[in-house]
Amino acid sequence: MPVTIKDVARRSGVSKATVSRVLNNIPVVREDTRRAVLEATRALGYTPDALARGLTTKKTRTVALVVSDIRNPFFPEVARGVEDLLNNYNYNVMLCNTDGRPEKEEAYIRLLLEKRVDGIIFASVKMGASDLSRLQKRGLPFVLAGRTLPGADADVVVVDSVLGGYQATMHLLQLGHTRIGYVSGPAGVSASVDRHRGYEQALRHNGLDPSPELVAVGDFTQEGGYAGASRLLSLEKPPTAIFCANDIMAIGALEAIYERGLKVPEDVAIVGFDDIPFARLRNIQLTTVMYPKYDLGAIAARMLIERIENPAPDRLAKQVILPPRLIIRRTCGFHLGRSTPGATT
Amino acid sequence: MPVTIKDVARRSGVSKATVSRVLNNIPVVREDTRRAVLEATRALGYTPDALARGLTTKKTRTVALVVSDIRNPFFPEVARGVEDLLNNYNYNVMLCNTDGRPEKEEAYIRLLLEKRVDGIIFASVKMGASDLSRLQKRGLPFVLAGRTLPGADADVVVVDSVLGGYQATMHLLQLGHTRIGYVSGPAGVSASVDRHRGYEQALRHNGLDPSPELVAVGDFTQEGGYAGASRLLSLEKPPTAIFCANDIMAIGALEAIYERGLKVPEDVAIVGFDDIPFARLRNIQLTTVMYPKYDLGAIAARMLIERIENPAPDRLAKQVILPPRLIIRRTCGFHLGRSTPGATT
DNA sequence: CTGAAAGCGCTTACAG
DNA sequence: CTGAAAGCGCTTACAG
Repeated sequence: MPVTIKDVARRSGVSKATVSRVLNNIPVVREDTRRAVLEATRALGYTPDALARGLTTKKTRTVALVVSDIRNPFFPEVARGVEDLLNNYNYNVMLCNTDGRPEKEEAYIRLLLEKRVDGIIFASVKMGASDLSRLQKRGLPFVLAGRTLPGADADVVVVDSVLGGYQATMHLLQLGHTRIGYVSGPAGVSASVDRHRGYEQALRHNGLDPSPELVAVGDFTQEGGYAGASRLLSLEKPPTAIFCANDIMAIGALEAIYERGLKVPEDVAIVGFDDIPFARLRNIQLTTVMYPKYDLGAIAARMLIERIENPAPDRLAKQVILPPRLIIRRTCGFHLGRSTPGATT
Repeated sequence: MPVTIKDVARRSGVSKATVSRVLNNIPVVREDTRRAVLEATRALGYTPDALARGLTTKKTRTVALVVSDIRNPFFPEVARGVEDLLNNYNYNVMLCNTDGRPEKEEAYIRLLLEKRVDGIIFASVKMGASDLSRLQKRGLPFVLAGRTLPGADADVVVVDSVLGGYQATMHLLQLGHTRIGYVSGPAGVSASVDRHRGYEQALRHNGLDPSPELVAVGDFTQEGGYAGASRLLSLEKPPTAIFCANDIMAIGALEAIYERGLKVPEDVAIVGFDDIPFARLRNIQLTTVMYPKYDLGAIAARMLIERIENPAPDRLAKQVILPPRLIIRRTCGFHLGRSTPGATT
C-alpha cells in the first residue's frame, strides 16, 4: 500500500539505485532522468523510509537530550538551543527526562542504544565516568552540557562557575556585606562545587575567612532553597546576604525570608545563578549570574554533530567554557546605593 | 563489529527466529533454550536494533510532540505528562518546536513521516483541518491537545475554556466589578475564542452588555498582554479588572499596570488562565484558572497510544473535556474583602 | 517447540 | 551515467 522507492523507480523507468541517487543529491545523475524521478516522487507522494535508510547507513539523524526535568525552567532554553541547531543540520531531538534518577537514566540509555540515536547530549548526568566511557567504547558520541564529570574524557560545554560564584559574592562584598551565606547544590555536582569555590575565593580576596556555618547544603530545588535559607536565617548571627547556587533556590530563599517578615534586599540581599526567565519579572527582579542557556544547548549540539560526522576516536575531548555575567537587579540592594547592609533594621 | 541477533543465535545454538522469540517474550519457547538465549544475550552485550525491528514491524514506538515553543511555561508540563505516560508503554517522545510557523510545522510533519513515528500529539497546530485529514489518510494517528480545530474529525483533549472564562469573569463580577476587560489570544484560536465566549456569558448573566472596546486582541505572549492591557488602560473609562486569556499575558498586563503607577489589585484586578508555575510565586500570586497541563499531556498520550495500538480507521473521534478550576490568589483582590473595586483610589 | 526462508525498504560497491 | 545484486538486522508466516 504505502509507496516505496520501487514504485518510484518503476514509474520513472529507472532503477531503485538511480532513484536513491537523485533523492540523496548525488550529482552524477543526468538532468532529465533526475527530473523524471523527481516528478514521479511528487506524483506518487513518495516519502522515503528513514528506518530502511538508517538500517543501511547506520545513521538515524536523531539525537537525544537528557535532562533531569524539563519543567525546571533552566532546561527549556537549553532544549530550544539544541533543537534549533540540530534542525539546521537536519537532525531531530528526542527528549529524555530522568528526574536525576540513575535507573531512569540507565533505562533511557538502553533504549537510545536500541534506537540507534547518533549521539546524546547530557544536560544532566547521574552516571559515573566509567559508565560514560562504556558509551564511548560502544562508539556512541555524547557531550556534557552544563555539567562536568571528573575523570570523564568527554566533550564538555559549561559556564565558568568558579568565576560566576566569584562575581556574585564579590558584588555582595562590594555592597558592604561581610556575612554572606551560600546555599549550595547537591554535593559533588560540579556546578555547585565550583560556585562554592568562587564564593570562597571572593571572601578570601577580601580578607574574610569562609565560615562553614554560613554554608547550607541545598539541591537546586525551590524547597531546597527554602530549607537552606531557613537554616541560615535562624543562625544566631544570620547572614545579611545569601548567594544561592541557582535561581530556583533563590526563589525558595525569598519565600523563607518573607515568611520571617524580613525584607529583600533591606534585611537580606539575595543573588542567584542562571537567570531563568522569571528572574527578570518586575515583581521578582532577582540579581543573578546569567547562564547562557540557549547557547549552551546550541554549542553542545554543534559539538555533538561534529563528533558524529567526523568520528576520529582518538580525537581529544574539547572543552568550551562560557563566560558568566552578573546581572544586577533589585534583590542585591544595589539600587539602595549604600554600603551598610543589614544595619538599617 | 557490533553484535547482532545472528551472533546471539550462533552462540546459543539456536536460530535467529528463536532468539527473536525469547527477546520478544513470545511464550512458546522452551525454558532451557530461553535461558541459553538470555545468557548469550548478556554475555555478548547484545542490543537489538530498533531500526531493523521497525522496518519489519512498521512500528517505531516513538511519538512526536509538537509545541510552538517549549520555553513557553505551559508546554514543559504538558511534555512531562506526555513523556511519563509514554514511558510506561515503552514509547519515546520526539520534541518539535514550530514557533507556530506553518513552514516549520510542515517541515516537521514531513520529517516525522519519514522517520515513521507512530503518532503525533499536537499541543499547537497551525495546519488546517484539511491538512490534518491528509495525515489521517496516510494512516498516521494524532491527537490534538489543548486545541480544537473546527472541522477536524480528530481525537481531542482540552479544558472547557468557555466554562473557565465564565468562572474567571464571574468571580470578578462577584467582587463587584462591572467594567471588565478581556485580553484575548490570537484570532481564531479555539482557546481564546472559547474563553471570550465564557467572558461574555458571565457578563450577560449579570445583565451587562459586553462592550467591544473592553476587548483587546492579544497573542498569548507577554508583550501581547502588555500591549493589550495598555490599550485598555488608556481608555477614557478604563476597566477596573482585566481577564487575560492566559497567564503569560497576565504577566505582561501587570507590567503595564505597574508602569502607570497603578496598583494590583487595588486599582486594577487581574485574572489569568493556565496556572503556570510562577503564578503561585509569593511575589506574583496571580489569580487564574487552572489548566491541568500535566494531565492534558498524559491523557493525550494515552489516547494516542490507544489509536496506535488499536487502529480502527472508522473509529469515532474521541473528545475529552477537562474541567477548569478557578484559583483565587491575590491579583483579583478577593482578600481585600470588599465590593467596590476601583472606587478607592 | 524450533528453523529456513522471505521480506521489510533502503544504500552501496561493483560493473559496465 | 545507470543497473543488478548484496546486504543492513530484524520478524513472521509456514512447515515440521
